[in-house]
Amino acid sequence: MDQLDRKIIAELRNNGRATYAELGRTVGLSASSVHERVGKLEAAGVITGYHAVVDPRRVGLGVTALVGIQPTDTASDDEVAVALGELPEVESCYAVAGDEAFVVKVRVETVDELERTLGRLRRIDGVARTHTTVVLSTRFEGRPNNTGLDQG
Amino acid sequence: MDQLDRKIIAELRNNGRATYAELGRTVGLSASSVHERVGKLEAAGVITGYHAVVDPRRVGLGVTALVGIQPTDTASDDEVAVALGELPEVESCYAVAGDEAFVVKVRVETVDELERTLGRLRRIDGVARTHTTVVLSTRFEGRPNNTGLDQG
DNA sequence: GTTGAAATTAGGTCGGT
DNA sequence: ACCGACCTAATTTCAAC
Repeated sequence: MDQLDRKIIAELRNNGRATYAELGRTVGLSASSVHERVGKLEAAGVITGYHAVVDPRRVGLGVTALVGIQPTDTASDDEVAVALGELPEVESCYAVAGDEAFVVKVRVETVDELERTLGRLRRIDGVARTHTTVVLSTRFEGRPNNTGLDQG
Repeated sequence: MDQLDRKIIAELRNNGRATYAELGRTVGLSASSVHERVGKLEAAGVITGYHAVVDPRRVGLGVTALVGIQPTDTASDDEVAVALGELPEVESCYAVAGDEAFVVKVRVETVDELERTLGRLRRIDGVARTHTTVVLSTRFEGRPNNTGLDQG
């Protein structure tokens, strides 16, 4: 991982569909060198994937909530995490320090659906309580700004 | 936005570098038709971008925290949000219901840097208190699973 | 690791349906 | 809206350095 790799990664974080030729022009390498470097970064697990980002509201997912999950005394964190992963409305899942075992990000169409989703969360074995924070607006999300990649 | 568009979007969320020919094969259209549809989805703001996803730990960002931001009585939410956006270590920012005005996701290299970042957050005009939840592990994140796109 | 050349494939435009 | 045909440009492989 040298500076050229970092530049390539930064560029691909900004534009995941940049061509190798384009990347080569911005970093000062041939397309085939970039191709080889990107392949190695993917193989090494540095680049884990490429994804189109969609405006959630325009695909009918206007309601976002952050839900803290308090576990029961006997809960297995791993089993709870797997169960959380089985709900498609749970987009992200973080195991956290504090009295909650997890914080999950939930995206649904309506508050009605949020209510149903919270019911499903509470019915998971090992879940004692949930604490829900409704998102009113997403100011920004997933910015590619502090990777240590941009500044050099 | 018909079912074909939804299929294309679902595919691009899974693989942001899928070629138009590949997309055409999976949805049953020609590459040129897919090209036209994707162009319209981008122009309509449904698809907002394409990004490579990087394993944060492999680029020296091993510490993640969720930070609730309590505002002062006189705070302007918009100004606080702008100030939060100026810190590169703040990756996402949500305005939320409840006694906190915002929840932000912070990513830094070390807990030392987390401490410094929290100091910077508290020094923002309009920020009264912060409440930090340290992420112990990310079980999954940003899954493209509940877009209403996948189930057809 | 890097390159340039060669073969293959994709992108992008457009006329026709 | 979709397709096929077309030309341009990119990907991908590879021998050579």
